[in-house]
Amino acid sequence: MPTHPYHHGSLRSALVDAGVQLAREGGPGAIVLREVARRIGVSPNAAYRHFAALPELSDAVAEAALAALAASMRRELDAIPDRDDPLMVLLAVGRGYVHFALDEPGLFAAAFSRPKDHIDPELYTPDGQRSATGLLHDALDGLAAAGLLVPQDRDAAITMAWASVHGLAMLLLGPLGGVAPADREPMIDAALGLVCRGLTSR
Amino acid sequence: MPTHPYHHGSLRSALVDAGVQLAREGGPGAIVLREVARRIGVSPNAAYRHFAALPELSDAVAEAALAALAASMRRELDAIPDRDDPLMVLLAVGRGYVHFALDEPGLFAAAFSRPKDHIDPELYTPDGQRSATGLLHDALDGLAAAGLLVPQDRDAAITMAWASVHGLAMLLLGPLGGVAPADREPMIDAALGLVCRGLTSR
DNA sequence: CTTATTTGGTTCACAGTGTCAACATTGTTT
DNA sequence: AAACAATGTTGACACTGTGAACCAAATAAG
Repeated sequence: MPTHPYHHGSLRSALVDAGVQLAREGGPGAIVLREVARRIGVSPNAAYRHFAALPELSDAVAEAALAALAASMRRELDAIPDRDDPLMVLLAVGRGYVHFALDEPGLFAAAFSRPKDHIDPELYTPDGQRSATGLLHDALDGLAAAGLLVPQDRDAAITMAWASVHGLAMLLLGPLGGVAPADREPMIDAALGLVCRGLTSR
Repeated sequence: MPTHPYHHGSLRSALVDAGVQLAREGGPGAIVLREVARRIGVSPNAAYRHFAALPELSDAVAEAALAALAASMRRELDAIPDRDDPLMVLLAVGRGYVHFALDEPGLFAAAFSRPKDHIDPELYTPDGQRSATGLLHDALDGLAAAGLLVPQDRDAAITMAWASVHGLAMLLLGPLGGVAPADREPMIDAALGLVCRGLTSR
């Protein structure tokens, strides 16, 4: 009897899983087709029955990474005491974003490594959960509903909040990667605090 | 007589120049050693007399890209009417940053593609000019000098301003890449306006 | 002015990659 | 049972980064 059947059964998801694992270990550049196949114990070209080429696998990995990012944000949301305080919610969303980037730098990089040409980002992950973008929208709508954000600033605020948090994550992983982990948390809170102040002032 | 002498004379800078060109055309991933050598008309391994390996060349290209970024910011600074208005200066610095990213996406990506472990980023480019970081510091110091920013917020403000602008650039090149160019300029101004408001409020 | 030595460029070779074409095996439909 | 489609495999090719050995030219030592 063969160790495993000729047909894997769910090769596609196995490929994505292995790709995710590689991305975790070494970023988007580490996701290499032959290694993925090797880890699953399948021939190099088997992947071509499920993905037209490597970039397509990378896209799938990026999608999974984005879902993981959203999960991290949701986790941070669940940890705050008062879910009705819109400022706390916004801060939690931001922390979840940055923390995911710091905890899973490879996945985070993979999530944004592929050029995507959708005009507007998805509000839901493929599994039906609220996406990172969706959670951010919700947080800012909460702010607006509480009268802390003038509605006409909503769109600019979304862009700005996203940009701030995304940039902060990038900087902490890149040029600011040298700051001691102990100094990081206060830095994150201070930066996010400034964002909130900016969004909610007049 | 040979078409070109055995010794190139300034191969190192030629390699970097070719690398920069490749990065402009296809981002950091497009800078490939053999192609660089091919374009200069030199053997593939010639580069190894000037760089220990490919990543080292990439670092040199990134350095050049950062200098180009600073130049773009300086250019935008030169275009504003009143250089003594600290808010205008800050906005110009931000616009220079984002505009460079949009005009030279490949170079911009290359500039930040290499993991650098300096604790604090350089304030000057190798050619003695003020670097992007330096220009940002100057802008925020001007804000503080004008009493528009409380000094104790300076460090967080630097982080925040940099993160916002960097994130905005990344988003416009990535998930928000689909917005029409006509809508982009107002978007940039609105976002940067929010940052300024946030930094200068309270 | 020779002669040694260092610097810079070349050639050959190798392992590893993405991808294509042709083939083999299995599950599904008729 | 036979045709068919879906899925995995094999072999091959062009391309990459990099090491080792070699060679040409500039420079230093005698």
